[in-house]
Amino acid sequence: MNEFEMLAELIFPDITLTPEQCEIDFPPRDLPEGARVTRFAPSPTGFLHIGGLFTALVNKLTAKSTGGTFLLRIEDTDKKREIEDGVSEIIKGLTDFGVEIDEGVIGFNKESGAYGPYQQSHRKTIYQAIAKRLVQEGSAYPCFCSEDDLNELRARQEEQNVNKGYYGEWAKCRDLSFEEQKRRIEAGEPFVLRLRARGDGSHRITFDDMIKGKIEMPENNMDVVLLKTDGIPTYHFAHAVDDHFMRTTHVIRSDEWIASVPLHIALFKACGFRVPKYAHVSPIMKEEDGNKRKLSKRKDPEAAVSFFTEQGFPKESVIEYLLTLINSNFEDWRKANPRAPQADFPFNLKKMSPSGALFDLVKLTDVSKNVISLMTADEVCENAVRWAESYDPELYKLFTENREYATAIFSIDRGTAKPRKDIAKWSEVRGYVEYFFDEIYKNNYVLPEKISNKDAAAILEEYIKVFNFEDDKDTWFAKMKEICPLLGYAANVKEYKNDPDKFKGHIGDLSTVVRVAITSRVNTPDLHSIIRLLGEEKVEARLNDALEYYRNN
RNA sequence: GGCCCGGUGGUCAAGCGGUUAAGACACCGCCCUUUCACGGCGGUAACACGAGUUCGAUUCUCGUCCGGGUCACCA
Repeated sequence: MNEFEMLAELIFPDITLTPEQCEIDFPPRDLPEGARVTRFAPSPTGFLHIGGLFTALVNKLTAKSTGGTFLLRIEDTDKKREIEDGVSEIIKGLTDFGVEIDEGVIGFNKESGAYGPYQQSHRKTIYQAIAKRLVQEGSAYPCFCSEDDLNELRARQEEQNVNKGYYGEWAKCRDLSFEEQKRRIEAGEPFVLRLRARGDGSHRITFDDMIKGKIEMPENNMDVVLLKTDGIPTYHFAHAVDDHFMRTTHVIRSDEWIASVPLHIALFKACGFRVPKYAHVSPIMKEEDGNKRKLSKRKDPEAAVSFFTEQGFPKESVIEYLLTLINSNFEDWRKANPRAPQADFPFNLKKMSPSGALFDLVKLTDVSKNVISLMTADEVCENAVRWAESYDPELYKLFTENREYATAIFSIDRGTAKPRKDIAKWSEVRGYVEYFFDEIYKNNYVLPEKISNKDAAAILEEYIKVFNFEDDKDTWFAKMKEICPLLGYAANVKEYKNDPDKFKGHIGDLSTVVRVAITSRVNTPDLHSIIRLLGEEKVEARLNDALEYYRNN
């Protein structure tokens, strides 16, 4: 046994697992040529971030479009930052938006797949097996520097204006004698395990990022920490061993990791692993005071995916919007295939933008209106009910007790070639259906400025005279036209436009008055359908109430 | 500060040596229309700046500026 081997035994006396055994336990995957294995690897430190969903989606799409597999790994190596329901938050966030995983953590202490454990806190021996080998080979060494030592080191580097970090001459523990290492370990001194970096900071390496393109950077020369004092790996080390033994082919992660790629490449090489392909996605930003910044969990409610479920954006809408950011040709594809399932979109990693997009709630709203406009009345109703169940109990009660009526409401003007786009999110449904339910209806007889209350009263008087609930749509509307001349209004818009001075207004103004009288809104779907649905009694009551209001105000 | 990434209308973005510099959202106008919508048509609006390379640069190179990231026993 040489000194490195003795050191390894000293540090890891109980580790019998070997890298060779790991290779056998986690063999290369039997997948078709070109299939990509991707992973989403969040830490359970809080709710799922919209940027996390975005990254997860890209991973999922990459795997799916190549017939590969998409796995979920939990990076819980920092118990200080971990929150209690972290794992379930992530899983819930993912499933709420239909980003299903093929393999990995599927619940609290539950996982599926042959490459686990998928939770880093359960993989300690695997990390240590590799770490032990690194020590045996002289590629890793124990470092006894305390936090104070490190702070002091940093201060001196700051002073001398040199690159900060534990490297080269600054790496005090790098060349400790075996005797000293032995003595201090046996004395129970705490230590971390560091990489003995072979790289030279003045050499440059290049790698190909699948999104950003060719990137050139200085070679890694930092003796980074591999194992913390408690024997738990740092992100970097865990990344190398996990992604190797999980047989990840494509590491697709957030932008902020780019700077550590040289280190990661060095790590893979030190371990004798094949380096995976990298793709770094730009984070979703937000505009503030003219500057872009990352969406912040603290400041921006829309940073959490739960914001969208609370607001009642359908999951398809959120994904659809994310897809517009993911691939620039998505909108073209959608235009050509308006009703195709999102899963049919031919995703291409190369079509991702290298720059970060600002999150655009207005665009999401538009996308969502389109998505909802294509749903059937049943689907709309079902979704609205499910949303209301959690966020609007009163509405939930109304809908479940009057399910058919509710569906009929959503049927108005739906399923046509040019469906309306009134609803962008389920929280808007209440406002949309309010006037159908006396229980929640509040009248509000505000008219456009050009129509006075006096005019409205006159219109309503005439309208009530001719109103007959049984009229079909054509008859109903013909009557509406008939009363126009009586009141000085044009029966059609063209007539009015030809000679505006001849009229007080046109049929549209009449419709508006009747619409407001019945629904308290200037914007509703087809009025005749609404009248039929409301029923004779309700309509007449509302007409009379409104008339009385206009007479008295 | 070192290293890295990015910078086309307000936003998302095509284009990647020669284009009237696409398209979508938003905004405005018109048309259609029985209102409300939907839809259609049109409009306002952009290559960060400065050098170079070139017959010619939004496209290539360099510099500047701006924005972002990273320099932890956090991921």
